[in-house]
Amino acid sequence: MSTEQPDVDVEPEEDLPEQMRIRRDKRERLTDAGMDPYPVQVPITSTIAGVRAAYPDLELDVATGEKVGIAGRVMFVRNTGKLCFATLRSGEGTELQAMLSLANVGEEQLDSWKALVDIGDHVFVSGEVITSKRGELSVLADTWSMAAKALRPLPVAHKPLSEDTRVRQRYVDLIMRPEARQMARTRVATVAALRRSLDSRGFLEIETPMLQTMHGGATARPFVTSSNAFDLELFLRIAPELFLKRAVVGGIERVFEINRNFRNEGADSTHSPEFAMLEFYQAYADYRDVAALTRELIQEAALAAVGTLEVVHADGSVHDLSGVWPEISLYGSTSDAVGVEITPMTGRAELLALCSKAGIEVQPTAIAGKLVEELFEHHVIDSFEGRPVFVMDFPVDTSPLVRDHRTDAGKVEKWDLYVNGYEQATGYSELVDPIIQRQRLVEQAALGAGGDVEAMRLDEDFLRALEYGMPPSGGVGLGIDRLLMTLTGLGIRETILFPLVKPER
RNA sequence: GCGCCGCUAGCUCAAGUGGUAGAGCAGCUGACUCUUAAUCAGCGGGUUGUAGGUUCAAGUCCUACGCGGCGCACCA
Repeated sequence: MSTEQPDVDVEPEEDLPEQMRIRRDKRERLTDAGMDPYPVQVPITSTIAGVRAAYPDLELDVATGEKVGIAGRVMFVRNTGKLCFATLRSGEGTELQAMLSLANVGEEQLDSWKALVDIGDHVFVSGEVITSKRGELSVLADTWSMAAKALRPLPVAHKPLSEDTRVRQRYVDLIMRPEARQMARTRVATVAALRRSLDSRGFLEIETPMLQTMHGGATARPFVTSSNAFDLELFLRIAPELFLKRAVVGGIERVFEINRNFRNEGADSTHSPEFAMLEFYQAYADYRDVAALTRELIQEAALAAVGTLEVVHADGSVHDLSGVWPEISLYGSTSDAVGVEITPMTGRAELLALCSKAGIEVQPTAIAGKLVEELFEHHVIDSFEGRPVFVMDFPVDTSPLVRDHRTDAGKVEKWDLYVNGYEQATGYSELVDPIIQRQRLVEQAALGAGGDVEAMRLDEDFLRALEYGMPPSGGVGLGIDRLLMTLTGLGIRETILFPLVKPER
């Protein structure tokens, strides 16, 4: 963590903006005066929140007699001649006023405070808890010291940071925007609720490989890397599915994982190259069972994280997550919207004509199932308003890991859950027949050999596992970032604390 | 990957048709013992994203590149 680039200028002082030069100079002056700008410790006795909690409603101009030592970041200063005020804030956002009066701290300390403390510095203040004449809860300092000098000025508190700065310098965003701090906590609350819900239903959380010798479990383009020690090409996983199923074969019949997937594809307001996903598998359940469980998980997470099932976004849109969610048929809803009966038997030529008529651009090589999904996305999705919708029963040729529908030929037992206009989760009755699974993966491998970079590969070890017998199971993949988007109304890059961004310069 | 728009002080933004680059906050100096987007007086701060080009003159026009946003394509 400290290999200097050879061409890095170690002493860039001359080129620095004025405000950074001044702050560096103050750091020197602190050192020269024997005041450590970065002490290893400051003797705090309370947190800012602790002081506030201890004195929730004092009258104006009260002295409590209690002495405390507190530390916080200076967010705002009002220096008058002999009495200085500063607003200190702790990391979670609680604020407390510090007051330094000539009478209490003496001329030397008051002068050094005025000369050396900037907005953004972490300072320590020791003194009595009082309220000011205006009633502001304050610590009237006997002494102060620097806890950590800030060398860069904070942005203007009253103007919104540019989106670019917020994402690239999330640390500044977290300092400046309560919403950014809240997002970090909402995310934790959501993930914790999902874990709690699954744990209470007997699911076991496991961790499966991020580095895989063979990518599978989804149709997506992987990131490629390599192991020096093994002289081996490796892939960052695009999904944990094939390993979680191995676990089910091994007897972990209720299993889940919450972790990152990596897909080497485009990024926009609903896609991030690395994204968090919950996958869970339940033996002796089918796709309807796991659909019901998915709804419960989302409802429980919403209540835990945002306290309501009627989520209102900043744009005023209302997303009602309560109750039982409607189901529609993929083929049925698409047929209705297009005005032509579409079934798994509908030919490619007719589907291509329907796409073309609707102005949908499709790959000339697209298979029939893909075309049906295109028609569905083009004609039906926009009609979902504010309610989550389960879209039931997908084409077999786009779903190589899903069991054939028990009654409808050409379909598989798969649903997609649409919330807020995007795919929030998908669930299957899992394909557990090793012979059929092998045929499907051989077809995928053929697509891959034909140049389809998203096709799955033939994972012999996965097939070997299935050959030992996997119980009938339902499985679900649920996007964590997208759930956060639903719960907060924000874009995916706001739900991820440190999303991938291109380097500056 | 393609198209459109943007990039100006530490931050957020201004600067008809090309003519000496400005404001608010922040900063510096001074005043002020109850302020809380403090107030008052004064003062600094810019390679206008980068590199070229046109022009007497470029923040402004042209070209390329970088980064971002939006739309399209791909995907969840």
